Amino acid sequence: MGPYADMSTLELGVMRRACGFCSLNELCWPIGLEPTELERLQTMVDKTGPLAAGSYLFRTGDAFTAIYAVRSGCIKSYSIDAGGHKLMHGFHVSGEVLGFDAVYPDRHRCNAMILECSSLCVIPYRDIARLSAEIQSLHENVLRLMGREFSRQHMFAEGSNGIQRIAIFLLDMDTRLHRAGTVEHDFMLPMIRDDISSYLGITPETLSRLLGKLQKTGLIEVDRRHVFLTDPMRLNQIAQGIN
Amino acid sequence: MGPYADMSTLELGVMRRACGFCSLNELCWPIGLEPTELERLQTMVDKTGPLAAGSYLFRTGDAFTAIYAVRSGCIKSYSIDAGGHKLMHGFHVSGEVLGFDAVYPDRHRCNAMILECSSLCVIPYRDIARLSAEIQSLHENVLRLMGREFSRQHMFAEGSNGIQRIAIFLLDMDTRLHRAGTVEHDFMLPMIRDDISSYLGITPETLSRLLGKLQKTGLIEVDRRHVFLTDPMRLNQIAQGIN
DNA sequence: CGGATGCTTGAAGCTGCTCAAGTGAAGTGG
DNA sequence: CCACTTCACTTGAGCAGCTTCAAGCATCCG
Repeated sequence: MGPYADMSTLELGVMRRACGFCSLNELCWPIGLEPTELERLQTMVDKTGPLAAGSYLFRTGDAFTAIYAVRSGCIKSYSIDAGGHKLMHGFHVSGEVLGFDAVYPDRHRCNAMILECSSLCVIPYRDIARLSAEIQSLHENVLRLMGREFSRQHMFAEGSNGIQRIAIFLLDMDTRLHRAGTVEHDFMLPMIRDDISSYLGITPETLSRLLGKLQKTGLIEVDRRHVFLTDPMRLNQIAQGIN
Repeated sequence: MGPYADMSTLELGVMRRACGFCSLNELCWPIGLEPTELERLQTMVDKTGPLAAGSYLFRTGDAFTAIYAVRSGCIKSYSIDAGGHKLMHGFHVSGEVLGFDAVYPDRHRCNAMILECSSLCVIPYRDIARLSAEIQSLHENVLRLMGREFSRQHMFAEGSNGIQRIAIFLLDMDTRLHRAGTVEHDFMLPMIRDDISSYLGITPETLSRLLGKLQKTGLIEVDRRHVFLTDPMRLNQIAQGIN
């Protein structure tokens, strides 16, 4: 076995490990692509270097050119409505995908702003569309990935209560950040209160008060962006509207 | 030209006219499919006869087998959360598509109940997935169609106010029912108040009061399910949160 | 150090909810 | 055909949750 064979195996291994933490792995790796197909897919994906907090990945009205997978960091997506009010669409942490918002009108309908210094994979839409036309399993995985991203939106329709929404949000961030590699029930929020409150559809004041209430009742501990879920069980009951 | 040539032309014409009012036409007709491809697509689509009000098209947990296009009638989709509360996902009128909710987990995540006696086109998912793998433009159109269906969900995140949400809802129903063939600004709601209120995230009592308020201020006229938009301009301002 | 930003806290007011009763239309059965 | 039930909707009164406006802290950063 020559050195090149080893190299190739190694590189494949690195790729798989790198993508192992990434939602997009459902797109490329575990669906049983042939090695040649995997290689073709890999050549399409650009790895974009660290992007500074405060910069924009894309803005409302930008042409739809690619979908993005977050390798590290966090990105918020939001739009400004006719009345000038900010509307948070969501947050995207390590291992998650964004950009599908532009599939229909072919233009992005929100701004994607980097919250924490982030590294991304960029998958040009044309390329992936062309390749999925050839590989049916890839086509289906694109659909599924898109479906999963959109399904997130139903989550907050459930919470009528402010405190219920907060509980849902905290538990959601916990599982997602844990999946991204942090300690369970103990995490740093990547966004400021204002972003959270507009995401939850409440005022920052109410958010502050309700977080204080959760802390006083011993369900969580909060210090600025640091959150520790003291009693995830009870928090989960609140999230489900029990009691 | 023999009789069969005439027949074929006629049938194609009928098909095109029938699909001309249908959202799915973006899927099959106007994207420039070859006649042979169009024929293949047509053989996949089952036209399902009139379904009685109160019956179910699919239920939560059902396997994902097909997507549906409404030819006439109206269907509501809703789910029941852990606490037993009903959560309306949306309404689907003539010319619209439903069923994409099941793309990701491969099972439907809501119930689809017929509100008015409805006729549907049934497009088996396996078939369309197989065909879109061959025809790239079809693949893209499936994505776009899906994106458009999901984009509807952002609409109500905007309305913070109850009356704003109602205004958005009324204007939305107006345009959609108008597209389906009714007189503009004058329509019959296909659903009961309870469905509307849970769709808007308010109580039926509040809905009743706010509809009364809109009528008193001369913006609309309501009588049970019949709605007439007296002043669509002002209604639109309210929908946008102006004033 | 001083300003800016992000967060918290307080008081008053309004929106929408809950509970409860009442109306009106449509269908049911004797 | 008419009382009776049912269902959909409306109306009222009181209350809770959330918002608004305003001020006060704390932390970060030049």
